[in-house]
Amino acid sequence: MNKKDARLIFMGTPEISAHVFERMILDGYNFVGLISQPDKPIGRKNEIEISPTKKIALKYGIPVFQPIKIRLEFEFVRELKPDLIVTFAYGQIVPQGLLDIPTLGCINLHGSLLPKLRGASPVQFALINGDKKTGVTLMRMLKEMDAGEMYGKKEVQISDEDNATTLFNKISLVAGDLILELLPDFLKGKIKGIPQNNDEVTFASIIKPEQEKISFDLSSKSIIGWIRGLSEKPGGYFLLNGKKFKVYNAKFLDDKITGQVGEIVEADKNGLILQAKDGRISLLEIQIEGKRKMDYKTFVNGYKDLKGIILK
RNA sequence: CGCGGGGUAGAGCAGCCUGGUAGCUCGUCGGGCCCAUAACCCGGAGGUCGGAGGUCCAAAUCCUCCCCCCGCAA
Repeated sequence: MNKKDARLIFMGTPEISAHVFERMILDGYNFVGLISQPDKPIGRKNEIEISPTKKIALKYGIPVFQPIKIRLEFEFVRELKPDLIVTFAYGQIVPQGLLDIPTLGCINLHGSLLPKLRGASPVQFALINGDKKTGVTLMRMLKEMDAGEMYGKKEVQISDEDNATTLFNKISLVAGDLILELLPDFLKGKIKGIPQNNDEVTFASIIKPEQEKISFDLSSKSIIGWIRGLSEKPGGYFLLNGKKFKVYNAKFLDDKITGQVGEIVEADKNGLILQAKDGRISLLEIQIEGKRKMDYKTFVNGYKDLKGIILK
């Protein structure tokens, strides 16, 4: 099948997904529909947020479908007579009944080098784990999450400066490269899937809100991993005098112990230093509940008597 | 009407409860010290205290309404 003949459906929701979607459209693929998460009221004013992929679909006149629960509501897909569904960061588990509809099945772009980091938060966990590289994998969708045979991968290097936001952007970019590279041959049946090695499987489960509070039981390296993995959204935090104290960026300073675990041991122009159980962490960009995000110097300038405070 | 914090000099904050000539730190500008400096010392500029009404002899401060920012919840 040639790319212009194939009837495709895209499934995806956030910004990173929208970029890939638009690149495929511009590359000449024929989309007969987009399925994204419903538009939800968001923020303090309950304004309706239109999903980024939906904006793209509207821009190119592609029909949009936003089932509340795809598990219960997918029969409409049959009428679209899709040959293939391409998924990237949709946000719901796709039921077997839907996987069976397209003549060529469903394929997924997953933000890790499978079989590593199967699950909902692969990008975040690459950072949390302190990995030096990660990537994106194009794979067949099965009922078992992220377990299908693989058609190709691309690696992404993780720099010390990366956080979840920047890493998502990198992954979005190579995800677009990968799908555009492989899809023509895939449609012609020229690509053979490779099964995943079950011995190498690891998981990256969804991050729950309570996990955003970072524990001092963790090593300093691990704390920094969580900070990076949760930044910019939603932001990992400690408690400072009972208030959320989000840390968006931090670096390992040294392995000295100069105070209690959780204590702010230095707070001046030279650094905002936090004691972890096995070393000290230099906090660089922070935000206290109710205030704006700011760099440590600015924060230290206005917030007096920080030194000696124990974070929880 | 979802809950809560906040809007005071370019930046971050104090002052508000208990009205009475607007303050701290950083930055900035000028000068000094120094081999030198992001360090130190001296001096200066810079604010309709988010906006509109009201109370009062007098409002950043008390009352009412509005705008904006942020955290949470959904």
